Amino acid sequence: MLDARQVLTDLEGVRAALGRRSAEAARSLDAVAEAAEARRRLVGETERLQAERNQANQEMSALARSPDRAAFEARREALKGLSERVKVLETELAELEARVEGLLLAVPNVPHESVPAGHGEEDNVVVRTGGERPAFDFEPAAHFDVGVRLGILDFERAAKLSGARFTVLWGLGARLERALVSFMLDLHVREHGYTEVYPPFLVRAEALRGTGQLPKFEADLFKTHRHVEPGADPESGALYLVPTAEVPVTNLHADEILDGAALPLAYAAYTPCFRSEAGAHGRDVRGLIRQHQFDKVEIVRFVSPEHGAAELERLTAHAEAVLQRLGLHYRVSELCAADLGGSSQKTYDLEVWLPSQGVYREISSCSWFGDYQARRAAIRYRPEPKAKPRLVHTLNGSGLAVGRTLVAILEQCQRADGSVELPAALHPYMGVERLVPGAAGR
RNA sequence: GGAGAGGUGACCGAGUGGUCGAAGGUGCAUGACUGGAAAUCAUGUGUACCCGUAAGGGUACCGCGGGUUCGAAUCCCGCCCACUCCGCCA
Repeated sequence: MLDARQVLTDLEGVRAALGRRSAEAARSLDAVAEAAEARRRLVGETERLQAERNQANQEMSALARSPDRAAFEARREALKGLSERVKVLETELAELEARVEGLLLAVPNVPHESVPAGHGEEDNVVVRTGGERPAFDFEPAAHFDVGVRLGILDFERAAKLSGARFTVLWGLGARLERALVSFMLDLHVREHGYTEVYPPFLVRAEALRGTGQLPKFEADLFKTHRHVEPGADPESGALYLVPTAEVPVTNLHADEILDGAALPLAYAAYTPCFRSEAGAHGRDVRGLIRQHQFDKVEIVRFVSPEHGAAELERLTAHAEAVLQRLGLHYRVSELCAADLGGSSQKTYDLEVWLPSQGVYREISSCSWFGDYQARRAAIRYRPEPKAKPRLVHTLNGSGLAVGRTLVAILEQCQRADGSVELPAALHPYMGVERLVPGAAGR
């Protein structure tokens, strides 16, 4: 969420910055500014009357103790009107404040000044590449063909159970999924200094509002409900399945004032992620790329504002290290202003090479949110004892999306005979070095 | 599912319808004491918003929302949340 006061004091500046994202985003500011200005005026008026009432009540307190009942009664009658007016203004003000908040919640973050301009995905800037692009003396197969032939991926039985966009993993495939999770967590926890967290997978709407998924992206979420007696509110107790560990982990510190000396805080969490992928009909229908349920290890950092930029580089390097240890070919691209996620002010995507398609696909998104999430979730820190609380900066990145990592391994490490040579880093977790057709699925 | 007791400041914890932003304590900060520290003593320590260049002034906030009242942390109603015991359950 943007700072309402900044919108008022620097409307043109904020509008211009948001305009780099989209014209629509820039336009969304107008209603905010109008409502915020109206609110400011009403606050002044309301507070003046409240002060008047408070002073009158002080006098009433004295009158109540004096023997002059007539004076007390008369004054009391006179004050009824004042109280009524205060109440009316307070009601109006509350409505206006809710309106400002509601409008502001829908405004995306301002792109950082260092973010390249652009109109869409095609304007993202490739920053660097990593690993070697594997060479094949045969036509590399798609991961779903590799996986089905190995007997480790089963889309048909998953569809029987749950419909499209779900997968059953068998045998060494299931073990590989688990191995990847352990490998990634171990790397971040033992070598990168992250604290491992295991959060709830179901969260309240407030948590999703804190990180920015709500109110705008409800359609992308799976929402649960509890059994309620007829007539009871069906919304009562409703919870959402987490679309990413970012939500529960970032909101761990919602409504808290952190000790400045404790920053930066760094958390790594494995969770499954659930996304309804509304609006993605027909895209990536085959294979593991786009699923309703997938595993991800997420890394999250809470930092002081002055370190935000450097922290994004650090976090990105931590995510990148996973690809490097696995020996996978990838590239890092910086998203242009138009392609940025709504809450982010600067993002690097890690994209892994998929030889069957000859393209790079997103496998991690590392974002610096500035104080956008911190303001929504009220995550602050005290720089020094006694100092005024300030909003932290939050960052997070996939480290990595496990399903897509498995895809990349099946594709980049495949051999002509249909087997897959596993990265050395996974051997201790797997107990085997290769996935062989006819043996892997059992 | 049954029964019960609660939600107050960074934290713990008192609170009679008016002088309560709220006792007391912890923690923290500054000063005194000390060779230094501990202990002790003194003083100071909430958040947000509005006006103001500033100094400063004002308003709101005792889970949330409504009601009663000239006036609500305190009374009434609804909701939300978390806790205890029993039962059930991995």
